[in-house]
Amino acid sequence: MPELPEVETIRRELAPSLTGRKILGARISRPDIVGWPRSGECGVRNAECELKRLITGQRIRQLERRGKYLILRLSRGDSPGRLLVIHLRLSGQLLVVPTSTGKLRFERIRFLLSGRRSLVFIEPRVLGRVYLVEEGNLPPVLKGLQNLGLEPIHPRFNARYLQNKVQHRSARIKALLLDQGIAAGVGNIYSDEALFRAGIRPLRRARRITNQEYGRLARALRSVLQDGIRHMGTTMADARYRRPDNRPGEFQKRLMVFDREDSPCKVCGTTIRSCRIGNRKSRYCPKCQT
DNA sequence: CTTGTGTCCTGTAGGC
DNA sequence: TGCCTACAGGACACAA
Repeated sequence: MPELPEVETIRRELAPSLTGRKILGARISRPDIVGWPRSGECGVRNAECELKRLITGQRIRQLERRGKYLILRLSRGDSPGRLLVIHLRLSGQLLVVPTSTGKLRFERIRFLLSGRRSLVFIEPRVLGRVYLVEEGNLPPVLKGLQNLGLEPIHPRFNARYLQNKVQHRSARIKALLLDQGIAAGVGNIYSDEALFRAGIRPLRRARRITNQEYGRLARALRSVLQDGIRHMGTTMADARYRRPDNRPGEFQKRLMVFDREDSPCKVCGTTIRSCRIGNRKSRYCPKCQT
């Protein structure tokens, strides 16, 4: 669920309540959520205990984000800093609650913090992960983080960058936009929205897209992600994305195509259609997009 | 290297 | 009401 605008909103709203706090311990209800350390894979017998041991006493210095990864920079005294890397995948949610709060529905991990607050990782589908790693020594399970492409909100993300990455390729443009090594942080919602803004159908082959269209697409990706951040992310009716204080985002009101199949296009009134690319649904306006 | 497909895991919505 | 199936914002392994 959470794409770049959602994770960035979470980062911004989490920062004031987490920065400077000390981690006093962790409660792990679902060990599958721990992506690193893994039992048996790093000379550790019990990864769960190892995570608790390594994290306890660390202080949260800074919150960062790369693509859809949220990164908590930790330190303990003058020992080398560790990173707590969190990926929310489809249904993950991070909430800050008073430590006295009882166990929440779908609560998988709780980090107990100083100041009687806790950071709770809610994850109904158990696909999300947390990783405790050393900076500059990322485990193989985090190669996705290592291989991220430029973010569309980065100053150097432009038509030339995008064309270099995909223009020679025969795959559908939509599938390539979901590739994190090409455009970090873009997911199903914002790729559909960007293609609408650029007037390009999701099924178009990357090599058939013109220079002018790549210009529009690069700008559309940038603007749609910036707008998503400005409106604090997209909370669909049945969806789980929530900000850390449990409030919803507001970008859903502005969606032009995502989750709007069979509804009229807000620009021309044509019925929004959907198609399938790989295993994922894509929506587009057959008149506004060519 | 590229592309398309299946899988992970669980909850929920909708059909019958 | 109850059972069953299809589907869900992501990422990765794998086969061709």
